[in-house]
Parts: sequence; C-alpha cells; structure tokens
Amino acid sequence: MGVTERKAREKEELRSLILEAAMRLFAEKGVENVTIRNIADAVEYSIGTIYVYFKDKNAILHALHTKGFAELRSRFLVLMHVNNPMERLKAAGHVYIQFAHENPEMYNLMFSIIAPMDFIETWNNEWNEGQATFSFVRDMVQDCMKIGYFGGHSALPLAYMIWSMVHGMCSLVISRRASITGLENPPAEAYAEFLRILDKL
Amino acid sequence: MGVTERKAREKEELRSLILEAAMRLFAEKGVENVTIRNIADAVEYSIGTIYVYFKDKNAILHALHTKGFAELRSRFLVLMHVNNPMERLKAAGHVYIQFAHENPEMYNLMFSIIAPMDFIETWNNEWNEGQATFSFVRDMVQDCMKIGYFGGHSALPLAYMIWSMVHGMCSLVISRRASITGLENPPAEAYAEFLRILDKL
DNA sequence: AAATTAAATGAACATTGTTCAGTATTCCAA
DNA sequence: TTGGAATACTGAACAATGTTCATTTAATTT
Repeated sequence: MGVTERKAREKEELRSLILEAAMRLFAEKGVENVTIRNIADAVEYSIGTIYVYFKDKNAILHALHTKGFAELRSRFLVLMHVNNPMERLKAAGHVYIQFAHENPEMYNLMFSIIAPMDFIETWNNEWNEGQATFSFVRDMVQDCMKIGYFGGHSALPLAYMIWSMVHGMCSLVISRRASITGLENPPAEAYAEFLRILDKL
Repeated sequence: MGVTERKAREKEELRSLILEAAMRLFAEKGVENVTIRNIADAVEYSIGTIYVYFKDKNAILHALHTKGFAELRSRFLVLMHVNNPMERLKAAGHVYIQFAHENPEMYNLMFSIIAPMDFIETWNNEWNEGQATFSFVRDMVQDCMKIGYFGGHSALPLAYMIWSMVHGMCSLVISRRASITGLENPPAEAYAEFLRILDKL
C-alpha cells in the first residue's frame, strides 16, 4: 500500500536534511566547531532526533566524508575524456588541488580527520572511498607507464608519492602551515614545478 | 639573596615536569585523548596548578610543539656534516620521515593540529619553528642549484613541493589513510621513487 | 611572631556528546 | 469511527571536558 515506501522516503529525506545542514555548518564554522545541538537547531528538530538518524557524531562525519568523495569522484570522471594519460594525470592534480581549495573543511574530513576512519573500523568496513580514489591515480600512472613514461619506476609507490605530494600541498595550507613559505599560492606554484619535473620522466 | 632565583628555577622545573608528563601522555594516548586532569594526575598536582603554569591547553600544546621542533632541528643539524648538498637533501628526507615515524603524535602536533597555530595567532607571534625548518629545506635546494641541479626550477616552490611530498607521505600514514595502498611501508617505498627522480634532475 | 607575598587547591560553571524514559503522532484492523 | 499498536520525536539528565577564581596553604620578609 505504499505507506512503508513513503515512510522510508521521508526518513531518507530527513537524513539528507540533517547531512546538508551539517555540511553547511561545517563549511561555515569548521568541522571541529559544530555541535550536535547546532545541527539540531539548523534542521529544527531535537537533539534526540539526530540520534535516531545517526548512531553518533562519527556516523555523521563519515556520511559527510562519503558525500565529499562522491563530489571528488564526479570531478575526476570528467577527466576520462582526456585521452592522453599523462595529460589526464596532470589535470587530475589540478582538479584535486582545486577541490581542496574550494572545500577545505570537507577535504580535512576526507583526508585528515580520524573520525571517519574510526567509524569504518568500528563497523569492520573498508575505506572504499579512499581505495577507489587511489586506484584512479594508480591506473593513470600505469597508463602513463604503458606509453613509455616513468621508466624504472613502480606504479604503486609512485602513485603514493604523487598523491602524497598534492595532499601535502593542500593539507599544509589547510593546517595553516604554508604561509611561512612566502609564496602567493603555494599549491599552485609548487604543482607547476612538479609538472616541469614530469616532462623529464 | 638568591631566593628569587631559586623560586624562578623551581617554577621552571615544575613547568618542565608538566610538559614532560604531557608529552608522555600524548605519545601514549594520542593528543586528542589527553585531558588537563590526566596531566594534573600525572604530575600529582591539582588542575588549578596546571593553569598557573600555562594559560590554557593551547599553551601546553604550543610549548610541546616547540619541543618537537627542537628535536627535529637537532637531527637536521647532524646533516650539516654531509657536504654534498644533494646528498644532504636526500638524507634530510630520510631523517624527516624517520622522525615522523618515531613520533607520530608529536608530528601531528607540529604539522597538522591547529592549536599551536591558534596560540601563535592569539599572541601575534610568528611561526618561527616552521620558518626555520622551511628555510633549512630551501637552503639545501638552493645549494643544489648552485652546483647545477634543478635547472629551470625556482627554489621556493620546489622546496615547498619537496616538503609537501614528505609531509604528505607521513601525514597520510598518521591519519590512517595510507593502508589502502597495499604498500608495506608507504613513505619508505615512495621516497625511494623520489630519490630515483632526483637523479634525473 | 606577625604580616606579607606567592603557590596551590578544588568546587563550581558552561559546554560537549550521549542516553533513554516518556510523549506525541501515525497507522491499521475491528 | 475508534482503539490499540507501531513509529517518531522529545528534552531532561548524565558524565566528561576546559576553564575560572575565591579560598587555603606555604614561604618569605619584616
């Protein structure tokens, strides 16, 4: 009779509402500075209701982290239209840095904050989001190797090196450690150096 | 009459005692999971006494972060005996990665956690610790350029690129993001790739 | 020995995540 | 239509946190 379905839909809607409010608050005030009460206020429900829809704060953080990866993935998918793997790899770095620049708090949640990892561990799950993202980078590196780049290198460590580099560039800015360099835009300028290096490999 | 001096010395001693206890607790339980009460218990003084010696928790975190940089600096100073700048740069990377591996919580405090930066901002100070460390890397890069390496590159962005890379390698491990790579020892294996790249520049 | 200064205390407060017994609402069968 | 059952929602209450500050204790000077 469709009632069960409608209820399920309504539950899903409030769940989404909570997540959207949480995401907005996180972007505004920073992940650390948002309380369950803030979120409850924003969606105009009680504290207890939040706990009906999410087991605890970690569950909210994990769900949000997953939303972040969906967005990053959709940006990466666009790159599939770049046929040359080296050009694709170069562009992927730009996309990654741009994403971190536009969504610093979300980036933090995805790649630095421990909470989502705790959630995954608690429920004996795998970090599929990270797995997929890393595979994307690794595959690009392997495709580059197939057409002659990166001779004498191994794909896996090299992929981790490249990921680490762009992650480091972004996370040092987000953790407010990059300003002492005196660079105008550290990730952009440093990534430009990396592109120059790539041409020699 | 020396009483003032003795008192100043005693104050300094208790301050050190608090910091040492805090450092031990941080290494044991992780920075996030140590409370002022834990520290007070460890040194067998009351909560209030901690606040006599440190304005707030950020002040403790900042003082500890500074101790971490002193240790890292002393490890870097040993490298001054390596005359070839490129060999020095390569060795510095190893030292950096080793330090992060041995002191993950301290590393987090030095390069990821916001508290020490908040403390610095509150008192209108500069991040001298980071400044000095980055200068060390930049100088090594410049020395390499003087003897013909890194042609066509600029020292500052390149130094930030290298710092970002090793920082990324370490911080992804510490934030538990690196296990999905399947690598045994991600920083070590990825840094080995970087060394191979350096030889081509 | 008294007075003054310095050091140490811990009860108390506001804020946090979290729980859960209770209330309100919705649903469906009689 | 209505009663009872299932579902959804509530917010008071709890423990733990960082922090403050009036009070007590100790040390020093007069």
